[in-house]
Amino acid sequence: MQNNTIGSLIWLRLMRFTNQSNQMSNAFLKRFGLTTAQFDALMQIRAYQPLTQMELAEKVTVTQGGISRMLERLEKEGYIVRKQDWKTKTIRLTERGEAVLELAMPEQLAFQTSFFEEVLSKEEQQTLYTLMTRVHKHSQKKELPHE
Amino acid sequence: MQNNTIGSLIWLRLMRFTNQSNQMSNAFLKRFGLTTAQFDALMQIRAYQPLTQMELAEKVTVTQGGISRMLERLEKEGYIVRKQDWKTKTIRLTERGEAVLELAMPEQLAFQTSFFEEVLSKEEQQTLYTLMTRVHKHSQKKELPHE
DNA sequence: TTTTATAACTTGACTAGTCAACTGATAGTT
DNA sequence: AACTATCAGTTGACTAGTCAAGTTATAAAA
Repeated sequence: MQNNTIGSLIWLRLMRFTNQSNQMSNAFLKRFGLTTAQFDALMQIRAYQPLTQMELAEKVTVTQGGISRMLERLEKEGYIVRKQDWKTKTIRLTERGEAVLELAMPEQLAFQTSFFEEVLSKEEQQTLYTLMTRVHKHSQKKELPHE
Repeated sequence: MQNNTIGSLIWLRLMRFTNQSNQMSNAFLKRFGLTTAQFDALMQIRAYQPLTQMELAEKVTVTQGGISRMLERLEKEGYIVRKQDWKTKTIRLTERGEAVLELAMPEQLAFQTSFFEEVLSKEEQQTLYTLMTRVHKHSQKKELPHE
C-alpha cells in the first residue's frame, strides 16, 4: 500500500497551505472586523454588483444556504443591502461596505501577495498561476454536469 | 484601487480549487463513512504512529481543541485508540482503522491524483509541487515564532 | 509530603458552514 | 380568476471547527 503519488503530494501541500494561510489571513483581517470569506465576498460584490445571491454563491463556492447566512451577517453589519427585485434579490455594497474595502483591500492584497512574492520570481508566479488555473478549470468540469 | 496582483490571483485560484475539490472529496469519501479531514488524519496516524495529539494537531493544521474533538469521533467509530501514556496520550490505528484505510486509500489517492494527472504532464506536476512546497515552507516561517 | 508549576488534553460557548425541507414570487395553464 | 410549476431565498437541525478557561498527570521545590 503506497501513499505518495505526485498528485497526492501536491494535494496535501495545497490543503495545508490554504488551510494555514487562511487562518493567518483571518487573524490579519481581524482588525477590520472581517473574515477572509467575508472579504472575498465583498470583493466579488464590488466587482460584479448588482448581482443575485445565486451568482455570488457560485463565485465564492458556498451553497445557497451558506450565502443566505453570510449575507445576513454582512447586511447586519451594514456592508451590503439586498433588495427584492423581480424574482431575485440583488446585492450591492453600501457606502460603509465600500469604505471598509477601501481600507482593508490594499493591506489584504499585499498580505496575500507576500506569500508568493517573497519566495518566487515573477516568472515562477506566472507559471504557478497558469498551472493552477488549468487544474482549477479542469476540476470544475469534473463536477456532475448540473442541469 | 486595483485588485489583481499576480499573487492575489494565485491566492484566489488556490482557495477556490481547494474549497471545491475538498467538497468533492467529501462526497467521494462518503461511501466509506469518512470525511476528507478524517481520511487525512488517519493517513498521518498510519504514517507516524504512535504519536501524541499535539503532534497530530500540528501535522493536520488544526488546534488542540479541534484535534481532541476529531479524535473523539474517530475513537467512537473505532478507527483509533488513545491511551494515556506517561503525560501524553498516544494514538494508534485499530484493526478497523487499518481496514477502512486499506479500502479507501487506493480510491482516494486515485481521486486526488486525477485532479492533476488529467491536465498536467509529469514535468508540470513536478514543477507545481516544487513551487507549492517553497510557498508552503515559506508561509510556515511567517507564523509568529510560537513560544 | 504538601505546594506549586507546567504540559497535554478536554470542554463550554460560539461561529460558519452543510443539507434538505419549506416559503414566497412570478409565470404559464385551464 | 384559480391551479400548478418553478425558481430564488430562508430556515431548522446538524457538523466540524475555533478560542480560552478548566482538568488531569507528572515533576520540582519547600
